[in-house]
Amino acid sequence: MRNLAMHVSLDKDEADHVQSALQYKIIRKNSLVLKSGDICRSIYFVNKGCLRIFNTDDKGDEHNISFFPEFWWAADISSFSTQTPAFYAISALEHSEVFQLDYTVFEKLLVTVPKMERFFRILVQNGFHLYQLRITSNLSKTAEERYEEFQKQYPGLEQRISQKHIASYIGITPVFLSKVRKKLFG
Amino acid sequence: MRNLAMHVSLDKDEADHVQSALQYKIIRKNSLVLKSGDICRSIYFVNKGCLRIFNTDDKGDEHNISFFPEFWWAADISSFSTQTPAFYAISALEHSEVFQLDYTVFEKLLVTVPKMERFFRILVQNGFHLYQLRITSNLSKTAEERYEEFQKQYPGLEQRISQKHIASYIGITPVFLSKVRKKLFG
DNA sequence: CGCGACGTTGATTTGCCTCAACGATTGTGG
DNA sequence: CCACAATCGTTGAGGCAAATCAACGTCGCG
Repeated sequence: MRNLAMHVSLDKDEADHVQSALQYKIIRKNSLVLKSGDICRSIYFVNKGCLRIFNTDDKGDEHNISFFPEFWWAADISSFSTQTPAFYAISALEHSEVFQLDYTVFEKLLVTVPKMERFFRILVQNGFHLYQLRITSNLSKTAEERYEEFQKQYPGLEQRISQKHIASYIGITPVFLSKVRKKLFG
Repeated sequence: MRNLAMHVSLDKDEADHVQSALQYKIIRKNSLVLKSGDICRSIYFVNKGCLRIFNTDDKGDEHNISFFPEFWWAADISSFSTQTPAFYAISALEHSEVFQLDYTVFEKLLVTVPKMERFFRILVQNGFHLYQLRITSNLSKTAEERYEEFQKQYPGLEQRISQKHIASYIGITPVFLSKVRKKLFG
């Protein structure tokens, strides 16, 4: 899900079209970008900061599904691509700056810049792939292994976001993450 | 992922086109329909029997991601839609009969029967939705709750497939599933 | 018939959670 | 800008869910 262009090489004209479709936005830390149940009307290219996508269970506990630091595209892909209510919510973990692409504008862009079809296909594919990894690692790996996967997947991110969000991502309590970390490095 | 038509109503002519694109196939019990690493070149409408999609971890243990009993479409959607190597494998849990739709034929079908675009969109959307449910239920529910979810999702299937495959699906050992079942009904 | 895979059951172990207490860090209102 | 509150990360004690190991009866299949 990295990179604005994302394996789609655009000529000057196409790049201008895309550029003018994007809206620069500031997202304050902890503010909600997408509320669960609302329709995901935009996708967001993160230029600075970090967003997260998560769901809230019956008990009120939040579970982070992925993080979107710099140069990732953030969205509830399922909701965006079908314009139906989102299962997940999206919020900012840091003060963030994004380029927003609205669905209505995106549809027109698909006509003027057909290469965007490919761009979107890859976005969906990566979303799928990400889910697959989460499912299988939750089914077959220990907390320690999942923590190391997180470090590999998001280099440097552990210095920027709170332990409790990392714990939520790997599916354990912050208390237990603290013990895992202690065991791993002193 | 149910139903051949799947929310797409076709007229006589369109239905004929689709019909002639499908290939009837017998799949023997336990035979591999798709090998992990191969490209998923077809999707399969299950007319009789039951397929499963699963992955094999480093330790050699298999983890079932979903089942495809009658009237479901089976595929590694990610691999099929991008024609890249599959992460998962697909095999038959019972003697099965399917209608096979090859990617090359599918592409042509999209031209002659544009409604198939919608069909495929829904297929992908359902795949996404399924993954989301698995992730969140693995993160926030107990084995007992996940077992009941399985029963609701696949009515009657527990009578047809082995306990170990159900256990693999809900992410526990067959031994523990046996104890959960004992507790639930005598 | 006999072998191997399967499901069950009990005993034991382990991974992770809950609860509670404590400093450290962050956020907030005056 | 400070004072206080709230949240956070750490640590220890204790508990529970699920895994592992092992033994045994059953079933399907060659």
